[in-house]
Amino acid sequence: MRAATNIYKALSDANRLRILMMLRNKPLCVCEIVDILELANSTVSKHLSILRNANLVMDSKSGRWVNYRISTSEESPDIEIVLAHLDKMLDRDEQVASDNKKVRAVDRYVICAPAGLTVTD
Amino acid sequence: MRAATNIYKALSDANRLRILMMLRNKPLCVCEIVDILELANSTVSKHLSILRNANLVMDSKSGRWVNYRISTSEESPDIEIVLAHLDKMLDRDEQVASDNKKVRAVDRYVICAPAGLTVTD
DNA sequence: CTTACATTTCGCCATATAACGAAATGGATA
DNA sequence: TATCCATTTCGTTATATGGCGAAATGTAAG
Repeated sequence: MRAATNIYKALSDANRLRILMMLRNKPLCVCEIVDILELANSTVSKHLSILRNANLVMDSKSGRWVNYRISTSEESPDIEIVLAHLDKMLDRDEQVASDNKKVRAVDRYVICAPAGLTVTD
Repeated sequence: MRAATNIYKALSDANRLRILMMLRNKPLCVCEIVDILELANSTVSKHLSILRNANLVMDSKSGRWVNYRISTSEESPDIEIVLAHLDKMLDRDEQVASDNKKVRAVDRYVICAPAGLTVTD
């Protein structure tokens, strides 16, 4: 019962749904999500930890960045049905469409290292 | 987006999931649900209004009672996928099993009219 | 080893939520 | 009409949640 409510609690916030839909495009680091949601990075980090706790996303370090991605079906027995439902409900959502557009254009080197440092990935 | 979070908010409480699973057996009136959940009737009424608001359950008056039932697929475009997910997650949930047993045994005439009034339904 | 920087953790505040009991509502009975 | 009773609404309280900025953490670069 706890596992079930955990998943639904994770899904019961608009910003977390936006993050999930964004991650459907491709893995993103925290600063890219911050840039699109326009929230404090501490807030985004908290949202991501809630999604991770519900097993809906996974994270992996890559240099200074932490990349987040949607869990695979092996990692989460719930992910497929959840994504199917989200797709159905948010099919024509303008916010999601707008976010997707930004996700495609986002460049972490521009956003996260504005000083123009040479960063070896 | 609002509609989506509304549904997930409705599903993010253990007592509301218990109500949904109980209603899978048969329609129930508020006092029957109160009897099984052991919560104040004002609390149960609130939970039911949240589920109704998310279009997951429907209510209909029958004399003094208000019967609640799971929405049909025509009434709720989300109900089937939600129930499928709930079934999968709560398949072996002991709380749900115990609730189901009580639902089968519950008798509103015993619970809601303890004075033994003759009530024409 | 010091600096830079993405991310997380911590402490705080405002709002939302779940619970209760009491009062209000509305249909059925006497 | 007056009463009964299932349900809902209201007011209150305690806890949970989402937001922020500042401090802590960890890794890469100088």
